[in-house]
Amino acid sequence: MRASETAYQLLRDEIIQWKLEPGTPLGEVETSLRLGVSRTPLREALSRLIAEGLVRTGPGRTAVVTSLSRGDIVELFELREALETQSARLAARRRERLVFESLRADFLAGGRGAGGAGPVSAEDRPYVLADALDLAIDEAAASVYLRGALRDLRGHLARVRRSAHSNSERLARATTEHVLIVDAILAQDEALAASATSVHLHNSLENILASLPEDTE
Amino acid sequence: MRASETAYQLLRDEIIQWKLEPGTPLGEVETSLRLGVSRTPLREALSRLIAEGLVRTGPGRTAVVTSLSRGDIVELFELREALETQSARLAARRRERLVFESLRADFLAGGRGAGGAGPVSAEDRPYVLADALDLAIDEAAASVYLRGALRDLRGHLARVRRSAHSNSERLARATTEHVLIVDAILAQDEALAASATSVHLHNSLENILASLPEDTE
DNA sequence: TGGCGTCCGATTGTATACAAGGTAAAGTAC
DNA sequence: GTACTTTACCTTGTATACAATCGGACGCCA
Repeated sequence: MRASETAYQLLRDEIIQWKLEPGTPLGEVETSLRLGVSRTPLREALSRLIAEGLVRTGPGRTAVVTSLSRGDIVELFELREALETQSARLAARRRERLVFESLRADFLAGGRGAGGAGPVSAEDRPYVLADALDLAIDEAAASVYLRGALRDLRGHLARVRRSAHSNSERLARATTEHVLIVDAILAQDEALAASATSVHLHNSLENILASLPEDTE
Repeated sequence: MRASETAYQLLRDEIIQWKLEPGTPLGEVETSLRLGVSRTPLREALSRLIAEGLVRTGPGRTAVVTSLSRGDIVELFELREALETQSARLAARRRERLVFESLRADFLAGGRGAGGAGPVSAEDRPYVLADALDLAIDEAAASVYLRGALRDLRGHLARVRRSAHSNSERLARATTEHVLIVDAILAQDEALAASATSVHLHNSLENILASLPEDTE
């Protein structure tokens, strides 16, 4: 694999998994030594991360890991609502019956049967299923531009998930909401698919904000 | 100015103004010589353009200017609808009375008074005004993530504009639609702002597709 | 004592040299 | 004649050396 790609993947994972906390400076020499690549491919990796929004250029041209305050999360969900309601609308328009019927069965079965490859811990199962739905809707969107915007969004959302955890009550309600979205897509009801997605995202955001520590980060 | 920034601006302008047609290969050595920068900053410029979607990596790791077929334009407008309806919604929620009242007056005056800095040709005036509205809505969106996605989108749309021209009838109708959007924002009617934007984009897309040459590019 | 200027250090920005990979063309064998 | 293999060139990928710019600290002068 190319060194620039390696550096990109490593840094991206470290940022998403909070091994690199917001505000961490990413000096080129230091980081390139740490990752075992030279400065040139590292700079390419940093460029991609900056374009993606996970890294920003701080004072003095230094690269630092972007922060993720409550306000950021709210704004992130404003973008998410825009993209996912549209995706859901398009998914309903171009319904792929098999995919979504399979998903619906998985949700109702509580996650058993989803992600057949490898065992999934009971704790992660709801997330795996939710990711599967996100992925199916992304695919159904079919627009390369929409998908590109969604791809970047997913990285930020993975970071949010690491900083906020759901309780079991929320997970149960989320499943209900997910099933409604899938049903709307299967019924080719664009308006309902969009509305159901919007509702789901509002509830999800509310839960996240409530579970967040008080300090504004 | 930094060489990488120079190269980025030059290439971006050339692509948007169709001086570099879709499919044009951008060999690193050739392009760096042509622009008068070395390969390293050029690669950084290409990275940014690839992230933005104006350049893609073709077979054999070569960078080529992305195509812009009818299908691409349709997909682009699917993203645009997602982003701009949401922006309009947020603009209505956070209404900035002065900005939009000023815009409304400009639209009704047919563009006189807009873009006070420098003379604007009569041909470009409608576009300048439409851009001013886009900008105001982008600003009002206030979400950095939404704005980031919109920023990339604008580059692609500028390319589309170069390949399709509006007739005077369409321009008149577009102005009516713009005024409706502004009015909805001023009335803080989120739903109407979103719907009016959606209608406007559908009409705009239809006009563009109709004015496009038959061949699928 | 406070403010300003200069110098030193470190960091990023750029250029170039070298390595590796891939593609195309040419030649040979079937 | 066609298909496959091999070779050579061209392209991109990486590393390192050098230049320039920014920040900070120290010292001097008011």
